[in-house]
Amino acid sequence: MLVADEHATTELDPPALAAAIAAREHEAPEPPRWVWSDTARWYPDLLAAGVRVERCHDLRLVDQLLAGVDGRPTDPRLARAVEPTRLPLAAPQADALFEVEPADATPVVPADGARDAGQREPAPLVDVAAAQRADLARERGPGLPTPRDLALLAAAESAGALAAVEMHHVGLPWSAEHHDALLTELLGPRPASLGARPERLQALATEVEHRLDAASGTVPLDSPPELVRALRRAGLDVSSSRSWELKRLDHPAIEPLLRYKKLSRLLTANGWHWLEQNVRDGRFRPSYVPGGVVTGRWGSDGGGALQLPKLVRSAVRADPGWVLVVADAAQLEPRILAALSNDAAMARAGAGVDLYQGIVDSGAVASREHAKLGMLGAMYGGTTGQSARVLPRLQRVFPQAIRFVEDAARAGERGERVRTRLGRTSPQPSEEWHERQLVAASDGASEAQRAAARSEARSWGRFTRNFVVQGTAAEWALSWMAGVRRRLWSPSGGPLASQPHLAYFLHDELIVHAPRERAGDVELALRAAAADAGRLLFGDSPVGFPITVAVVERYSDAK
DNA sequence: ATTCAGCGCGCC
DNA sequence: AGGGCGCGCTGAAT
Repeated sequence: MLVADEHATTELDPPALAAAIAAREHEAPEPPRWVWSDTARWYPDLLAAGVRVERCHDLRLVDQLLAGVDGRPTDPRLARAVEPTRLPLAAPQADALFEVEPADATPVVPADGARDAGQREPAPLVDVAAAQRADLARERGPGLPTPRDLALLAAAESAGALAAVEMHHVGLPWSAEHHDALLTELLGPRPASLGARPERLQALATEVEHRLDAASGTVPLDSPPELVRALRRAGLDVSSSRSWELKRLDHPAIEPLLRYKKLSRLLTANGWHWLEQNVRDGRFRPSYVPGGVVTGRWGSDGGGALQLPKLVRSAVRADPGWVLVVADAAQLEPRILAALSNDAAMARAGAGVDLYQGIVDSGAVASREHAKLGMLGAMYGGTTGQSARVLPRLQRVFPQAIRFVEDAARAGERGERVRTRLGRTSPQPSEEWHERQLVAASDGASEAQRAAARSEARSWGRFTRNFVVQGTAAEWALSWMAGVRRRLWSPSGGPLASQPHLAYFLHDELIVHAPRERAGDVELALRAAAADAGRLLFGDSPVGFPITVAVVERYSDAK
């Protein structure tokens, strides 16, 4: 293992680090768990050097996690701003979940060529690692996360970080040629001059102007506030230019306007410019940010990896002789809710592959659409429309599940924190939030203050309501992905890109890029890992987590 | 000239 | 007015 702190003069260049890690990566019975400050900082160079790491412990991600659990600030020693340029720490730990005290507790094991560095005073990050180990092992008491669950979450989070770097490294196969053809078909040829409208878009703009009896070039289609004013001048009663609001209007200009907005969106978000910026050598390399969202979901950083419109997915094409194995967890969030709440009736409704259809068959609601709307409303805190109308029926049939989300909402409204299955903890509402709640509850509060505070409390309640479900779904997805990743990799299979590998992740969906003859293995791996994830989170709960799997050449051909 | 909030919409 | 995001654009603020 290798240590260099800010005083050390020995610098491990990426090749030396890669060699040191590669030498120990295939140890039996289990490969080491490398401990380092930041997977995103160190792993790309290793992959570039051809070294694939099986397991790691990401100090920054776990610190972020534990800080949330214990309501303390994150460790400043792990702030990105102070990231040393030299290797901070890479300690192999043999214990699977990082909570077992190793025989040799000192995490300093000099590797060849790094003895000088290793024998120095331990770097601060070694202390961070030791503190984290103790933190993970701490019994927090009833109702609080257990060492087992937090260790599992730390491992899943870290595995996700590895997968994220690997997916960026390998990339999603993307045909720029087909993307361009798609754009040309929908928008017209790419304009020669920057900023000019493609001809199909211009034709729609002209049509809108014509139908509004406006002069050419006078309707500002790309500026929402001005567009609203223009529409109002034309006698249309609109308060915004949102599509769903425009859809309600009966006016000949609306149809081309909506088509314009749709295509304009395609052009600006995923048009030629995006293609040039984000697709190289037949690959789109998603930039994921593990732990980037409070709920534990991943975020993305440039490229919009988590917002790929369905419209452009036909450009995602497997290499010749290869396929995309596209897997999707079926109705993940309601299933998560059923398992979290131990709702036996909902578990029965989910016995088949389609939980929403199961709800219909239970007699709770009349249609699959109602079941879906109602469940989404229950998990998001919807209070109006169709979803609110269906809710009472769901409540009668699935009282335990509905009570679970209601409890989470009430806790949030009181300013309490809530937790996911593995212990990720929601943030505390701001000081100001608490302050306004207190003021509103006092005698001198105005009616307006009370109403505002009530609304704010409800809003936070909707957040905590959703947090438990979305956050636990994220945990399931991480566990799933980690299991798939572990099953796919073979040390004898050559470089990552030459064997079946994860290529894309989207909250409850995975794409594996694989040689066609391996598609069967991959499907088995995906299904086995999904079953494992359910057991890891919920033990012997009757709730299943079926996935749909499609073996396709184009992403758009899945489901 | 640059930064920022709000809008609108893409994904789950 | 239902939760979580990212991103490009606009127009106002700096």
